[in-house]
Amino acid sequence: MIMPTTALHVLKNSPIFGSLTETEVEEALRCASTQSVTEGDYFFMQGETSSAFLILVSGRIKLTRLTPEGYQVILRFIRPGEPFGAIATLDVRNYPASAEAVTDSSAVRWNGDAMRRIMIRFPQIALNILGLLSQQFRELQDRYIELSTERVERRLARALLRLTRHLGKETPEGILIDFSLSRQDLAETTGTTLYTVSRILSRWETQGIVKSEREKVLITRPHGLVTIAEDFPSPED
Amino acid sequence: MIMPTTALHVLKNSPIFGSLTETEVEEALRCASTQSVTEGDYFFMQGETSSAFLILVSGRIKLTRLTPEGYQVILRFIRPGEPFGAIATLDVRNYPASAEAVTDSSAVRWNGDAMRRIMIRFPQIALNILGLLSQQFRELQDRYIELSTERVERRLARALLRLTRHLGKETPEGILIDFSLSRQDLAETTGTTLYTVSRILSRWETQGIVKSEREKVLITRPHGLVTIAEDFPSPED
DNA sequence: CGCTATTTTGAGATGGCTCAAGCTATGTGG
DNA sequence: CCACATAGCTTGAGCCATCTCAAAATAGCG
Repeated sequence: MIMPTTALHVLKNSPIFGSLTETEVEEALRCASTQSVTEGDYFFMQGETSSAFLILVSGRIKLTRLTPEGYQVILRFIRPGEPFGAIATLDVRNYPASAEAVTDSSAVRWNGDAMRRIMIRFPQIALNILGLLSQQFRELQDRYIELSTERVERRLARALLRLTRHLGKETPEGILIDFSLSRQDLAETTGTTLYTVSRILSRWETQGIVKSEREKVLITRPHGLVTIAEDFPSPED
Repeated sequence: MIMPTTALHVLKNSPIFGSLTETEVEEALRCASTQSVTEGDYFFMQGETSSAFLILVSGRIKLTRLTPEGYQVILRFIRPGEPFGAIATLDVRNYPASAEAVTDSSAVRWNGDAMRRIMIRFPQIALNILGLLSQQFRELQDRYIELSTERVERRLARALLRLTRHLGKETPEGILIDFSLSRQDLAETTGTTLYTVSRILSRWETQGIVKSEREKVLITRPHGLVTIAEDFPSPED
């Protein structure tokens, strides 16, 4: 299912292609293909050698990595407009992670050579990627430091706050993370187990901070999470 | 103490400037300054707003970050030829980390504007930075995943192996990490405490894998570390 | 309406942290 | 040149946050 109009619109507003004119984006799109994937399927799998650069047009995907010991780690969730697979294009020749569709998703796709040509034709694209990569690098550093210095509860609070900022949807009752997000998923984004996540969410639920169901988390009192994330003395103290 | 000859030589062989001709490197050096720093002092401190791009010419430095709770984390050690401070130039306007000289060190330094001009004048530089940043991004992801899935002993084994590859010096007795590296430093690179590092090193010493003294670690049997790092069945099993 | 995936909760185990104490090089001032 | 101070290191003991394992409750799905 190819939807060039949508793709054009998303790219024009993306951090990578946003600085090109509409005509230029169309030119770049001419050497791209479109890939659509249904929930649970993959855009690419960790270890594959093909090195394409993709930008998500619609849906939600998660980048995951599986360790030799069998642990899965979620590196990042991606929303429309964001690139993925860039590392494989720029550094090594195979994907260091898998890209799984969390909801039905579609993306535009350039192969490595096409992308290199685009970067030469439009040097600003390389600079945009550089800027975005720098930003993501810093965010990854933040999480790395969090992981090595903070307790699980605080890491979970921060992960949920990041998710709400990035992918949250306002509702009358609070902020909802608008796709399937299991306890296991949360465990894999915070470096803990689903049991610990479940216990913490239960506790928060009694404190009125969240309301969670099967694969859904609704944050009813975001400030409560901020308090936990930042260790400000709580109003009840 | 300015040593243009050395700087030129290091840059010509660095991953960033290695693809320029000698004349071009000289041109780039013309808008750079040199900064020398003695052991224990800093090239820049976390939070400073000045955003310079530096390449280490001689010495060893460590990039560290201090959390609001007072924990220090070592992000990376830098050797001559490697850039640092790039994130501040490319993304935000202040340094997310501090750069401390582990031995007396000197670096060449461009301010943000100069660096941006160089990237426009020599587009290959931006691409080189992009490639290096991608690589470092992937390495940081590796360590992130390690931190969230592996035990301390294995993390320490891997950290030491990385250090030997990056900064090790062959000696008759084994591979020595050739600068002051305390138990505390190792704890800060692996996300643990100096006590745990000390216990593990003691155990390894009885197993003949390492020989450690005050601020020195000598790896006498690297394969022993690999075994621990990769969980191959040990020969004694 | 039973099946299966997800979640909750309990109970017990444990890896690693914290705190405390003593030890040992290294360097320094008398 | 020695004695003392200091920074780094080791080791023990106790504790606790989190993991592991087990079992039951719940909820969507075919």
